[in-house]
Parts: sequence; C-alpha cells; structure tokens
Amino acid sequence: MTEVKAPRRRTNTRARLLAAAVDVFVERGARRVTVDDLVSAAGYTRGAFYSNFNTVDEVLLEAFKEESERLIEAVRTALDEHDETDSSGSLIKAAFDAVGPMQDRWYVLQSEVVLQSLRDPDAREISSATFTALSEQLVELVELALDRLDCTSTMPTDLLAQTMMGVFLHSLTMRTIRPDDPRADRLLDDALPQLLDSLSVPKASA
Amino acid sequence: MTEVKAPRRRTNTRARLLAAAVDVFVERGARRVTVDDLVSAAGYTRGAFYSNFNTVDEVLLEAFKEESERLIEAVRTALDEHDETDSSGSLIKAAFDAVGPMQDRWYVLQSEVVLQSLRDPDAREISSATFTALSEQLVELVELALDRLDCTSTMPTDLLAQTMMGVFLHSLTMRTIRPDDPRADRLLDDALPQLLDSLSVPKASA
DNA sequence: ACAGTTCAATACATTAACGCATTGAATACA
DNA sequence: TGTATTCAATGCGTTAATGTATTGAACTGT
Repeated sequence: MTEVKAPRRRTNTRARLLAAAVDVFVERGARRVTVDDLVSAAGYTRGAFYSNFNTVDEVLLEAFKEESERLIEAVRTALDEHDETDSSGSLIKAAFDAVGPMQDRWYVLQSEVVLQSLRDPDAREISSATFTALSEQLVELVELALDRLDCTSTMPTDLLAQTMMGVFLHSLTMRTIRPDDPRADRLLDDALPQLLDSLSVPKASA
Repeated sequence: MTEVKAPRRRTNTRARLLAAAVDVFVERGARRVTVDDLVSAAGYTRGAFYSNFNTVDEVLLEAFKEESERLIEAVRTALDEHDETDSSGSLIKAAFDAVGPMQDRWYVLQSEVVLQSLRDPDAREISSATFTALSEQLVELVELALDRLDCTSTMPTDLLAQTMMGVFLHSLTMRTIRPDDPRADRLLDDALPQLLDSLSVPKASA
C-alpha cells in the first residue's frame, strides 16, 4: 500500500499557511481576510489553499487553536519554572510576562473566534475548550500563589479563576482601544494581585 | 433660502436603517454583513443606504454608539431609581437586571467595534468613549454600594470599576460561548458582589 | 530508472457585492 | 397651484472573490 506514511509537502504547506495566517488575521482583522491574502502572505497560490483547507473560517479556527496551545504551554512553563522566592504578586507578574508578546496576537484571534462562536458550533467548541484550559492554568497559578501565602480562597477557585480571566482579558481590551492608557497595565500589575490577596484568608492550619 | 431646515424623509430612514442594522449585525455577526442585508432588513433598497451612509462600517459604528447610549442610560436610570433598602449585592444585581436583554446585543456590537478599533481611529474613539462612560457609571454604582456598606475601597475606584467591568464582560463572553454554563451567571451574582465586599474596608468615620 | 501518487500552480467560470448615475415620487415653500 | 428640492428606487457596469477542473512537477517505493 502506497499509503498514509507522511504527506510529503502537505505538512509544511499547512504549517506555513497557518503561521502566515495568524499574522494576516491580526493585521487585517479577520474580517476582510481573503484566500488570496492568506496564500500570498505565505508565498503560495490559491491552489495550495484549496488542497489544504476548505474555508477561511476553518483556517481561523485552526490558527487560533494552535496559538492558544502555544499560549497555554507558555503559561504552564512559567508555572513550572517559577522561582521559589517570588511573592504571589511577582509570581503573577512573571506568569503574564512569560506570555508576553503573544498576548496581543492571541487576543485578536480570540475575539474573532468568540464572535464566530455565536453561530458556528465548531468555533464554540474551540473557544470553549481554550477558555477552559486557560482557566485551569489560572487555577493552578492561583493555588500556587495562595499556597505560598498560606491562604485559602474565600471563593470557589474556578470562579476565582474566571474572575481573574475577566480582568486579564479586559486589560487586553483596554490595550487595544487605548494603547497609551496606563490603566491597562495597572489592571494586571496592581489590581490582579490585590484581588488575589483580598479574596483569600489565612489558612486555618490544624 | 430653501435650506437646511430639516431633511424630510432622511431622518426616519436613517433611524430605521440603524435600528434594523443592530439586529442584522447581531444575527449575522458583523462579519459578512452587506449593504443588501442592511437595507432589506429595514425594508429599503440600496439607494436608501447610499443616500444616508457611505460604508457598512460607518453604520456599525453609528449603531454601536446609539446602542451604547441606550445601555448607559439604562444603567443610569437604574442607579437613580435604586431602592434604599437594597443591600450592595442586590443593588448590583438590580443594575445588571435593568440592563437585562440589552446585554447580549450590546456585547456583540462591542466586540466587533473593539476589533475595528485595531485599525480604525474613528472606531477606537467611539469604543474608548463608551468604555469610559460605562466605567464612570460603574464607579458611581460602586461608590453607592460602598457608601451603603459604610466602607471605602482599598483600591482606586477607577481601577475597581475597570476590574468589575472586566468581570462583567467576561461573563458575557462565557454566555456567548457556553450559554448553559452556570458560571456565567455566578460570575455576576456571586463573584461580583463578593469582589466588591472584599476590596473594601469599614469606613474609619471620624 | 520507472511507475504511481501527491499536491501546488494555473486558468476559468460563476457569483456576489459594490457604487454610481439616472429617474421619479413626495415634500416644502412661495 | 406651481416650482424647486430632497431622497429613495432602479438599473447597470465593474470589481473582487470564490470554487473547481486541469496540468505539471516533485516525491515515494520498487
């Protein structure tokens, strides 16, 4: 059987198309992205596209999924490599710094996908899964920080994670519409750690 | 001078077009909304559109602006008519209930406009102004609630308002991608009031 | 080397959406 | 009532984007 070993050129093409797609979606805003935009950004022609994908939306979802996995992985790595001497505040800061420049790109894709989720069940599933995974990371982050403070949360941790997620996302929103407003950063640097402190109480150990 | 008195049919047409536009944008997702979609939803033809607007984006911005004003006005009204006997928690709940069914429609438009803000300065200005206005309402809401609890915030109130805004928006996001997940509501009903309580301390009155 | 297969390039037909230029009806004003 | 004006309806040409069918080149295994 001349068979499913490994597609020879397809893999690279898909990857290159997807990599370029992220940039295109971010730059042009997923609205108004055409097949031509995608392939010419990646150095291909329309043929390459249609032998790898069916629709532009499909590419958006795939690109977002991969970008999300990268993001989640980055957070996870930051968690695993955390410095024991960090305070809870700087731990959080370190986690967000690790995400660093991915934030904005991811945010744009995320926004687009959420909008698609209104009508497309596939999109809903992907965005839902991504949020779940990110929230789980946040829960770990929070629990790690609380543990270090010898505290417990006064709120179910999943709810706390969602709360922090909301603040995080809103910070990204503010950065989008007002790149110079310092409150976007203050939200991450000040509000988020304080929030964590305030929603926890000293652990009643034994 | 037969002059600029009052355009005779234009005003109504514009209004009808805008009103219908909100629905169209929400239903179809502002992506993929065409001129034909807009006019046929309002019961007009292409001609009506081009004698009132130039581009679809223009309509989106205008529609969002008006919807935002309605939303802000609703929150303001809820604040003014607050029942004195309400606790801080139910005050917040009442405020959000007043916004009620507008939430979801507004959220969709808002998301689209934020995305446009990445490239279009006009859009940025509108979304920025809307967020500012909403935050101001939130500040008032928060201060009202704190006052009633005889507390002061442990965080600058503008930052607190942004924080709550983030949680609010994230709740809407969750409702979008997971309409059945109860956490969306718990975020509003539980997390938000508790957040407010935790970020405040008894007022050291005299 | 050869035969078979995979996949991107190309060309083409089709559709969709745009925007303008013209037209005619309704309105304001005198 | 008559005249001028405003604005939506209509029709048309143009552009842009789609999706498919065909072609040819690069790779695989024997």
